[in-house]
Amino acid sequence: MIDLNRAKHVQELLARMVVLNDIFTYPPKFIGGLDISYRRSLACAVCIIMEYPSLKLVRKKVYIDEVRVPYIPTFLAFRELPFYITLCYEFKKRRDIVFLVDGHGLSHPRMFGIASHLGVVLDIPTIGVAKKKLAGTSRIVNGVEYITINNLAVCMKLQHNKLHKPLYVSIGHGVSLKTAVEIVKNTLKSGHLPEPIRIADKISRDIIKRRRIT
DNA sequence: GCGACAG
DNA sequence: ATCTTGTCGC
Repeated sequence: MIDLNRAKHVQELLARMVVLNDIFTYPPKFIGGLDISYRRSLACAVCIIMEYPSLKLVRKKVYIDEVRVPYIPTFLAFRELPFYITLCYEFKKRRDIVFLVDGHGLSHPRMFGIASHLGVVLDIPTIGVAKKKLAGTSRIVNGVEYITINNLAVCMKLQHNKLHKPLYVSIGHGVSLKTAVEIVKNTLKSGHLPEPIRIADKISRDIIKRRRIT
């Protein structure tokens, strides 16, 4: 079991290294998507890379391993980050790929959700894409709902279709909220999730489903 | 003390 | 997130 006080300290320390503006030139050449599916104690993580904005699939990476850490709200990164780092280490310091991470970025109690954590550790641009709110104050400006923390707009609630549930797009690392929303909007097709994450999710659950039970 | 709580 | 069947609706 992890030491939550130490984990908190790690988050608070690394949160100071988050960059709130674009560290790349828009538009990026590629857009990445990360997601994980589970079965018992086994986890299957998938990284998808697509051209932007054509969304043509150019890479697909899979990593399967035993999960070692339980899920504890606000500490998701300590459970899933090892998988994402394994998949994305080869992209360390690259500025032509922006990664969409399944979870929050700065819209986190200590302003350091998994998207920010991955971005800071590998020094790559990241955006948080979550299905539920986690932290912050809702403020509606011109009919748009923002999530603010310490009076800073860190997240925007996106209502794609009336049919689908809303998405919470947040700053991860090295991407402004404005650019993050622009990118996510350009990756939304018919589905609920942005294409890179939707495909990563589809592949990971398909793999974990047909995996032989040990 | 109470409620909230990504995946 | 996962477990878990059929079923109602765009």
